[in-house]
Amino acid sequence: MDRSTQKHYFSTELLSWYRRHKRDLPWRRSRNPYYIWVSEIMLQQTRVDTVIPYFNRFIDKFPTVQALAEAPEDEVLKAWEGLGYYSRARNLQSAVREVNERYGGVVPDTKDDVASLKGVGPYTTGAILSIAYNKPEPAVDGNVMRVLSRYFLIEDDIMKPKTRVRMEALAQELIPEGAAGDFNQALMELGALVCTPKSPHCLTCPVLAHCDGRAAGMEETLPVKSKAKPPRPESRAAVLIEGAGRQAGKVLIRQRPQNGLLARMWELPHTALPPGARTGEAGLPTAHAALNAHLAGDGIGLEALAWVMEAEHTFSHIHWNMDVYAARLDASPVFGEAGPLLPSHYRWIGREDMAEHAFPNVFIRILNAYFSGECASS
DNA sequence: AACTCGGGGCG
DNA sequence: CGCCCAGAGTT
Repeated sequence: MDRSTQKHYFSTELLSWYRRHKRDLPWRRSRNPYYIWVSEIMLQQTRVDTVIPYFNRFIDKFPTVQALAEAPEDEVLKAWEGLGYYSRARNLQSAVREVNERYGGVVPDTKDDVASLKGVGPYTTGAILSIAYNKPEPAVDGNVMRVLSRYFLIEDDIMKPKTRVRMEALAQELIPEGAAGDFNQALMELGALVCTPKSPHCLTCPVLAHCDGRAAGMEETLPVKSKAKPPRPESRAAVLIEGAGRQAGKVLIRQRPQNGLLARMWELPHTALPPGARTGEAGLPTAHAALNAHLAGDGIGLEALAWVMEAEHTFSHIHWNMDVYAARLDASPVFGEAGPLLPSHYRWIGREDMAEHAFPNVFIRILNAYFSGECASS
């Protein structure tokens, strides 16, 4: 079959299918560019079902560009808690503030202006322009590359940037006149519901008839994707520092630095252990030494440790294997009237104070276990 | 081009 | 438990 006929068939059938089968999603109930923008940032590397409750809460809390621009950063980060890739939240608010000042709160509608916004790359630029403004720009994510690589039997490695550029050219050609928003969403909807990564549902696919990948029996092996490096393992020791006196029942947490891993999130104090260090009770002396060395710079020393639990956490590039201990402060800190004088990024909290601090999931798990008494401690 | 940045769902 | 992600920024 002629390639241009194959393309035209794909565009018209897919668009028609989408208009009959599209899901009712919160950000599809209007064409509010701010809603589209927020949803697209949340959807980066994140599933629809995960995003929905976050999106609803976020829009409820920050209903407009102006509201988000004027919100305290802490509240934005707390609203993002558990979603991951927290720089998305910081970049979003930074870009929203720019839109509020430079464009009077109106999300811009030109490629250069949208693409220059922090946290908005090639995919999100195309998504905003097409979905919010119906401009004929491609929005190519991993989902779209999977669909196109199968239908057109493209064997380029989708991990290579060059492949995304080729896919963008193809995706733009395919956009039907005046239907950019619906077509781009149709492409992603097909990838999410039918042309799935594993065991695609070809028998219900609206474009099965001219799918080259399926015809070649390659629907399971496409797209070609080079393997990512496995995450490097890290042994770490974390400590629940238990308050005494007026801090009784509370534990000590601290806020992470402005940049880097889990930027500005709150956490239990923890530090890396030598590779291959012993774990659990057996690792207690090593952990005690490592934690005291790590905390000495902040004027904190620990009395004897008690082992509490293990906790694991996997990032894309690091795997934390964490031993959690409990301890009390020794007498080394300088005592002020309110107790030990601690650096300003430390804070004593009880269970009820967790609501005011944004934690990575691994620390939420530990703190919940601790405060609910599910784990033994001193 | 390689590395940095979370977390959950699924077969 | 390995693999999959509705990517973008930095170096």
